[in-house]
Amino acid sequence: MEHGAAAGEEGSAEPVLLHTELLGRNHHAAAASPSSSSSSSSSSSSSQPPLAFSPDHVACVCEALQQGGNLDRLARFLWSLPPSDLLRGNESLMKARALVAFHQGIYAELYSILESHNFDSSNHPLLQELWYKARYTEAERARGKPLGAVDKYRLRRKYPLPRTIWDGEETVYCFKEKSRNALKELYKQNRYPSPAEKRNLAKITGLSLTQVSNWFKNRRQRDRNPSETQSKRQSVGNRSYSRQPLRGREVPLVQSSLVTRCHLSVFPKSESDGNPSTEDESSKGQEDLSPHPLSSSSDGVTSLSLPSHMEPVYMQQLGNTKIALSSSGVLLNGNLVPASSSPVFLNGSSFLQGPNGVILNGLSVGASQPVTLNSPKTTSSAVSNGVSITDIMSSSSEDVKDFKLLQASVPNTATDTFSPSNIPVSFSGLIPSSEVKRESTQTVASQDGGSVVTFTAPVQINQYGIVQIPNSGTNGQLLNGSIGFSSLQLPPVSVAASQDNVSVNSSTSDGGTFTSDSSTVQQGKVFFSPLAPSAVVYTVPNSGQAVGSVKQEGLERSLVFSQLMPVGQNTQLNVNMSSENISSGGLQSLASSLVNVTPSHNFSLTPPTLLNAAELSSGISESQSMSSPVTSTSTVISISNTNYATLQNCSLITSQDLLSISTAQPALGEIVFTTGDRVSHPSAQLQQDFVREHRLVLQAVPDIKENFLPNSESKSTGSLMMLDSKSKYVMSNMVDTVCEELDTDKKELAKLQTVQMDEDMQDL
DNA sequence: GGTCATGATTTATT
DNA sequence: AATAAATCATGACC
Repeated sequence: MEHGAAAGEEGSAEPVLLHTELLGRNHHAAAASPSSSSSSSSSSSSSQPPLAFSPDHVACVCEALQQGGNLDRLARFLWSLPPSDLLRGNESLMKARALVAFHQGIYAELYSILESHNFDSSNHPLLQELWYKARYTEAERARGKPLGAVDKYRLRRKYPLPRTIWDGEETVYCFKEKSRNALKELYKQNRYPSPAEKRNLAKITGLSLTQVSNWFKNRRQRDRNPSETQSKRQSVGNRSYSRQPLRGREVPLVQSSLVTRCHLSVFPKSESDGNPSTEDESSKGQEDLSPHPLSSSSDGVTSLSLPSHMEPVYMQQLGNTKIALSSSGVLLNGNLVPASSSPVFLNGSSFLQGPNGVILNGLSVGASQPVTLNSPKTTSSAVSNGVSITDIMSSSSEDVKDFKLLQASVPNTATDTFSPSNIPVSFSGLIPSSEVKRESTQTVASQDGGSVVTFTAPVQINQYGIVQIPNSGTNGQLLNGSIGFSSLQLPPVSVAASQDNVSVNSSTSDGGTFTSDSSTVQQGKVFFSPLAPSAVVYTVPNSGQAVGSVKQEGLERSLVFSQLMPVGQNTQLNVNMSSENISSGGLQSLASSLVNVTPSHNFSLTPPTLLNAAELSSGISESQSMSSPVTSTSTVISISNTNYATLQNCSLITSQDLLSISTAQPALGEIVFTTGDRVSHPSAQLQQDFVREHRLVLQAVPDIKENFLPNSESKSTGSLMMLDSKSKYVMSNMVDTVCEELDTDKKELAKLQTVQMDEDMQDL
């Protein structure tokens, strides 16, 4: 909805120049020594040219500071920003301002901000909370004593949430009106829905299966003896009050209830609140976010609407490897942070988020500088691996709002890579020389309510390969919930060939096709381009062990990747795919991810695909259903069949090395990207399509530092990943870096600078 | 199926 | 207007 506008602006926004003074004061370090990521804040030059910050960068910093709870610092940072039209409308910035205003007790300003800007739904919970808290606080101050429930209730009535931070969706006891309507609809038809129907309904409504079941139970019971219940109640007080008023559309008060009652929901797994049990059972996460569109009751079941609501959030963890995505805010790197807002985080500390949900990645190069930011907000988000994305991404239409990416790798050649501007991000480097070989054929299929995803793969990748699988765009893909991933195969031959590129397409419906294109430029790379919104890619640095376990999780909506890891020289690739079903209609999205690791060369590709590094032997495993023996050792992949998951709820996987990714909503489109040179793909077309709802792409950055490999640290100081076979670049966790860096705003800014990045890169 | 806990809302009273 | 009490509604749980 509204965000569109904002996003658009940002996309085109150009870097903002900060005042020199500020920079000099705060950011000198950055310019000074590119290479030193760590802490060379000491440098002092005050004479530096203005730094260029893109609104995205600013947004990232804001998010990071917010996340870190450094409101004072955030306030300072905001202060330092030059008034700029470019920043106007920047959601992260607006949110940051609101937070600061709240923090400082400048409520009038807070209200003004909240009322004057349409915030993305992902930020609504947080902002609503601010709104009410501010009202309560004001009242308390005025009165001099704490407010009671009734007082708060009155205030909520008196100061209904502005539409800018409320979707207008009534919520009663945590259930959205739409969900209720959907439940009622089905109830009319069938008071005793089958498990399948319940499940379907759960998907539609974003509620858990348990909730749906409870609802039906309660409903039947209450319908059964209304007299009893009601008479009892009514009789007591003969009052005839009607609650209609509030429930009606007029006042959003209800929302408040949500807030209070469901506040926990913000965090996916939170406990108490609602129903713990529920969580387990069904999907994890829907509760609060429930970004999912529901079909309106009237519509019936099927429709999904997606757009606006989705809130993508991701979390990722590497070292230990957990990744969690949550809609609301969560975090990563091992730490989960309850985020109030919906930003995303990476690595524990830094995260970037765009209003719409974009994320960036931070790469750090060398020591630990975060390297990139992508245009988060820009509408389209593309991911690429080092390739020119532009081609692909052209689609940046507004639709893309929700898409987020995380990226972590930087290519060597990257000089060009960072362009804050419109182009999302690119990673350039693919790895030329690594070889990947894998042979295994496996199939994975999962089925969920009907959707099936199958992945078949005899895959082999040969040298250097990057594999790309283009995939059908969302459009093409599935209907009915079933998705097929056709098999991917890479002919061994091609692989062998060394430099040929192979591209594989997976067509959703039918068997996949596999083609090798000579067209592709790069040497022997293989690309997979499929990916649905929720593709994940990650790499793991590793050392050498084999990994191997696969894990699956049955969660409906989540995908889990279990360990990845490779070891030694082997790289792994994992591909995940998930299909999603959406309500009856069936939407699906795929998610695929790959992972590979190579000791020395790693890549991470964004979204859709992954790549691998050089020699690897990757294993592919599949999850549910079929059993396919897997030959190779270590890869793991899990797929959940069920639908998509909401990010929010996604939970993590406990095991250390697992990653769980839940896909967010179904996406309509898929993402395709190419790597390397423009590769001609069919995908090009797709790209456009892909726009719509892709949501997630994650990339993991390996976190070596803490979790993963001890060695890694030693090897490269802080850096996490290496890209390029040459091992020039290393990526580090963004987050960590970022956060810390933030300490000094200076540093942050500096880091952000593109220039430096480039320099660093080169240096490396 | 029954019951509980909690929150929301309204009414009555101070 | 503030406070207290009564009721209602709803979701969760046993």
